[in-house]
Amino acid sequence: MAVEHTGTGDPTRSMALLWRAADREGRSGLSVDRIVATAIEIADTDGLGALSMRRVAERLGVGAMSLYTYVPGKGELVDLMIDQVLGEIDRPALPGGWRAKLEHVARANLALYRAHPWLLQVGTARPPMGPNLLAKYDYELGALDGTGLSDVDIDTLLTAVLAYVTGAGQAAVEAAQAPARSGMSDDQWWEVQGPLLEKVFDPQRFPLAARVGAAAGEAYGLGDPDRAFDFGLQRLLDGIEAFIGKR
Amino acid sequence: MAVEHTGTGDPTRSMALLWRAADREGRSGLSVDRIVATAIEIADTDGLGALSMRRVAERLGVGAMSLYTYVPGKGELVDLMIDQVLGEIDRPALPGGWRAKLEHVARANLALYRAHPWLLQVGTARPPMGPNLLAKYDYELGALDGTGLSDVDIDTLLTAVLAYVTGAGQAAVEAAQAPARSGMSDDQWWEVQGPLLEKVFDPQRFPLAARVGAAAGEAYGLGDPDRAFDFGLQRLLDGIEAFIGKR
DNA sequence: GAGCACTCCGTACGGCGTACGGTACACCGT
DNA sequence: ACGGTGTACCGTACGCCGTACGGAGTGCTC
Repeated sequence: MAVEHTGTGDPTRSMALLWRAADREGRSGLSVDRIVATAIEIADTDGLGALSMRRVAERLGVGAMSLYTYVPGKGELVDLMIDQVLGEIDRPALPGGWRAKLEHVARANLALYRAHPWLLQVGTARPPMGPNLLAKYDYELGALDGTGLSDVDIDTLLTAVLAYVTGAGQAAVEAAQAPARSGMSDDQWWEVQGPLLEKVFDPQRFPLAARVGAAAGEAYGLGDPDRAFDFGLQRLLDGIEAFIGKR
Repeated sequence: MAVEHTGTGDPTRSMALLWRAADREGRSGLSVDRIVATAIEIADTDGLGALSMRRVAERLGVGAMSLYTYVPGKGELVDLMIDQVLGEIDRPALPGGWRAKLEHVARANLALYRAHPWLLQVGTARPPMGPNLLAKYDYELGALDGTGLSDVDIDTLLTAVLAYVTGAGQAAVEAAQAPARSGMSDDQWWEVQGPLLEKVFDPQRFPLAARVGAAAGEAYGLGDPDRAFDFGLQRLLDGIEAFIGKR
């Protein structure tokens, strides 16, 4: 099964599940909601790789196959997990201008990736069209509404910001997870990697890598991803500002 | 095993493999290079999910366990695949200014993701420090060298561009793959999804999503990711230009 | 010719998603 | 009270996965 991608099952059934048409409880207390919540817990703490039907069932005190009464398969379960956590995203009514709003959107999405890193591993093409996805889209469009931009420009600019957040968020989340996952701090990693690299790396051949790498390494270890996230975001917002100004 | 993340094995052994210290051929013609090349073929055509040791071995006409003579495990194999394809990236000496160069870097990385979509599924924290990774880093830094920026700024700006490319590339690649993966064109998908959505979606509650979604959908189906990629990239480069101008 | 190092791989273990078919419970009409 | 029926639950099994282990075959060195 390709957990990484979405939309494998019967679309009508998926839609009914996403919008929770008829989510009754079985006699052992099982329900779509409970299954989804448990699966999210597992993926949050141990990663998407550790998510298995047997593991979810075990945590619910139920046989693995019982889950299939509520959910067609693992792919659909992941779809449900996605829409569920999209509902958690912070959506306050903001007073400021488009820039402050867009900045909030970027940070809220980063926070979401931090809370649910497995989101970065699931495909976003043909997304599960659940209520929370739509609510999120509607809210985020609001950041650029009223700027005089065309609807298409609004959509494209939002897409650009979210693309940046996805890429930079991936780097930030992975960097944050690396020590726990490997049992090794960044410093420890460099202590091992550095000497090995010195034996094979020729600074003459890659002078820029040597010079800049050293400077960057000195400035912030392997790279402080939070500062990098903000810095890049500001550049992108500057560019968007220039674009809006030109209209 | 967590294929999605890297750096699990013995670092000394990994380094020796990456830099191909002593890549001899066995009596059945097996070698690290051949194993890596075969694994890349499989991942390119059928995705990382279809990559298995048995499958690689089968294609090489060899028992699965024979691979372990050359490669410590699947994790290390993926590391080798990464460094290998990073070597393919287009690295011409470019005449223009920093902007043209950075634009080339972005496009070359996008092309790389297109050719090897599985790259988007592997972690980038603690990357495999192979010769091609270093060459790529050195080359890409060259785009911003000579602009008068500090080394740290050069590194951070490059990181920002690459983050954008990763995020936008993910969207572009997934959008391109979706029809083949699902056997359904974007239009067909909407034909199924649209009516289902209409039954549950309330335009009153999400007026922006309704309005902009419709406009965006009309303008370019589910979204032309190539145009979106370029558009966002130009905004980011505009922002970087403003930053460089201020120095 | 003996010994040895190294390549190759058959088997097996514990995991996975899920198809299939059976069991047992809850509720219905009578 | 009772039989009938739908559905919740789940034991088992199949074909995958990564890889530990130990054995077999090959070719080189003395």
